[in-house]
Amino acid sequence: MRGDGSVLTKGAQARARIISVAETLFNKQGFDGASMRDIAAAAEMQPASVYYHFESKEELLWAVWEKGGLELLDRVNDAIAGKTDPWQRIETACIAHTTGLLDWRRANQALFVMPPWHYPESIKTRVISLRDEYEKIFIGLIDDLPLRKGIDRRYLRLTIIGALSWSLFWFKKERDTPASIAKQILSILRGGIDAAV
Amino acid sequence: MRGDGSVLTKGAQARARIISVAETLFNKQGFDGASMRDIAAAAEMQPASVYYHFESKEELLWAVWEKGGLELLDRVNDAIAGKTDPWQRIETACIAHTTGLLDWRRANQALFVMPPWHYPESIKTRVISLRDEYEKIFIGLIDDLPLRKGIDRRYLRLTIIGALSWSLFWFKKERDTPASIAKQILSILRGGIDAAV
DNA sequence: GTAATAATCTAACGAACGTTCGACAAATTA
DNA sequence: TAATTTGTCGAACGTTCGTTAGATTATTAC
Repeated sequence: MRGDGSVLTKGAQARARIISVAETLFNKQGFDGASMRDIAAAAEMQPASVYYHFESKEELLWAVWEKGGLELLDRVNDAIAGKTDPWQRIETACIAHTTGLLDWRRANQALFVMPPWHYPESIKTRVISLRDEYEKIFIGLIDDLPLRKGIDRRYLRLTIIGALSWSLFWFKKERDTPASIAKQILSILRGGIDAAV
Repeated sequence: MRGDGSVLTKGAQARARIISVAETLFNKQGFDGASMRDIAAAAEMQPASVYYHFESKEELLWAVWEKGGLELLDRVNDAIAGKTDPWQRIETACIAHTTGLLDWRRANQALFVMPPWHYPESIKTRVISLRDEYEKIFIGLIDDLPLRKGIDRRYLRLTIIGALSWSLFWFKKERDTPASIAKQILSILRGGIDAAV
């Protein structure tokens, strides 16, 4: 705690503000579409000042990515913290995942979810390791599920995460809610779809 | 047919060559990352010559998109043409879809699948209408399936396409094949996963 | 109060970008 | 063969980009 009552230094505040506006602009206009000048203007400073806090545009991208990833990680972990029933745990996690993507921090949608195909190796590895850590949650949750014989747990995980995350591309807030999407998808998966089975 | 035995005019050949190299470069480096100079060099011509065939970079993008979309459309339609059993039809279509994305025209992966969030309205509407036409195939196939009571066919379609398409982000050709991915995912969905159901 | 450090500023550099212009060559048509 | 269209070219225009250098102001430490 500082003398004026604030908890962050001026520098840390500026850093957070830059990450926040960059988050918004990267998502709205894409990484290439959002210039450092745009970001600086939105953060109400000069372009050069941004470089006092981040040494390059790519490092700023990573900061945005990391913030979004850790937030989603926390969100899902918090959601399942109290539950014990395996099916309830996975449903809660799915709802948190979908809500986090669709509602909560819209800015991180494309960034956290999309693979950084066109970005430099240094960032790619960091993003992938963050994603891996995130997927570990689901690996654990799915391990605890009592499944039909013959179900490949890896395919199941990829199916769940894929189906949920794909909602990024068709979600319309007038029609669906993140929670209902997660519930419906999980229910389809859980019970199967074939009338004859 | 022309005098020299070729079936295309010189212009049409050049156009096709440009689309082909642009397809590759857009996918490898992204739309912004691939410059008109890169594309022209790969097509073995001067940048200015590209503008004789396409009036802008965005129109070239659309041409790439359209080619990939129509090819995938044809691929899926051809695959289901002979089949009559509803489950066999959807499985065949899923395999064709996944194979088309993962194997066949790698260049169109991100382009056809990803929403053109950051692209101008004129292109966005054309891409969306192409995607809609493609999804109509799956709407028809799913309408014909004998499903358990209470299954929402729209959610089911989005789940199937989402789970399959998400494989773009984790597919490793050393480990999976497009056909096995499609089969496994469909089998999970068909029978359900809960041991108790 | 004074020195040191942290943060922001103005100004600009060099490179890359999409695109255009006008001349020139190749192919087609009459 | 002459006229016309089709396709390609070299050269450049104007703009925007990420980034940097150096001066200047605010904040902190002694």
